[in-house]
Amino acid sequence: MPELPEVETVRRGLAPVMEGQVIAHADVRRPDLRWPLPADMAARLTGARIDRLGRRSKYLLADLSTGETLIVHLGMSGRMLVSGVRLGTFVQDHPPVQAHDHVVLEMGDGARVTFNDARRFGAMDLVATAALDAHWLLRDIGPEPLGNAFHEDYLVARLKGRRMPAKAALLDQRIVAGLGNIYVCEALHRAGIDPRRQAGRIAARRVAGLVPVIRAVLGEAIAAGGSSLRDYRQSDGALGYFQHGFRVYGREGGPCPTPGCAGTVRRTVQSARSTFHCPRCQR
DNA sequence: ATGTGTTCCTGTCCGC
DNA sequence: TGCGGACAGGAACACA
Repeated sequence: MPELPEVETVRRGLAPVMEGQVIAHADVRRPDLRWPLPADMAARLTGARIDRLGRRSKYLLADLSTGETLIVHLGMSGRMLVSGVRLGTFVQDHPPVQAHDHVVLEMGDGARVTFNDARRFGAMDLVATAALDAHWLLRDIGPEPLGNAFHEDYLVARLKGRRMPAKAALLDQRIVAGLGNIYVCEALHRAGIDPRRQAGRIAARRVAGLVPVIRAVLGEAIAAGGSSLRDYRQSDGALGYFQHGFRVYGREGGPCPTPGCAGTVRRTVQSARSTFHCPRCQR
């Protein structure tokens, strides 16, 4: 899936199309994604104005004038495709409905946002905005990595005594929100920490060092418009650039990019997922 | 409580 | 060109 930077990029692309618009028509083309969709979702969306498009972790959150919030998770392969946008006097066409177009939102101005998700690991739900934080998908999620609640003392405290590998700890959304396989690999490489090392056995100084590194990796990726792999595209269809910024992810056998390090990037498997790291400079 | 492995689903790519 | 298997950005769930 898109990780936090990709979701934020999608949010920024969608906001001008969706914010302030009324959903003139909602078409829910199947009853479920990863979980069942609310049976009356189309009816509850139709006629609602989107007041604000926000993000929490990897979730897009559309606050509606009806007092509800539409929660959207892109899973591994979810995309939000935009069409029918007016560019001066030119109006972009709507493409024909394609495979895996599951939810279609027609905006009052003629623009269309289509949720397409081949693997269907994505999710949507509608919940009262006042109860959003208590929603089961959101309530246990840890602090935003770019927010003030994520700081050195917090991370040191959360990793203390943990026997799980550093990789697994950073992937745990309860500890810190929004990181996925790619950015965990990148952050651990920049911090010089072996992904297999037990989280509770990393010196506090080095754990603290992860905080600015995580912020930097995510910040750079957002600034570059996210990365773009396989299914993922920015909302406007353009490719993200951060994929060119990966230092270890997907670079098995390549030279370690750390200055002065003569190591070679290795791929290992942790809990059935690929990990990329340099055994020479990550300890 | 904590940690690990499995599972959901489809598409793509690589080797033969 | 076809076919089988590995693999893909997530994360809930079952189980030790």
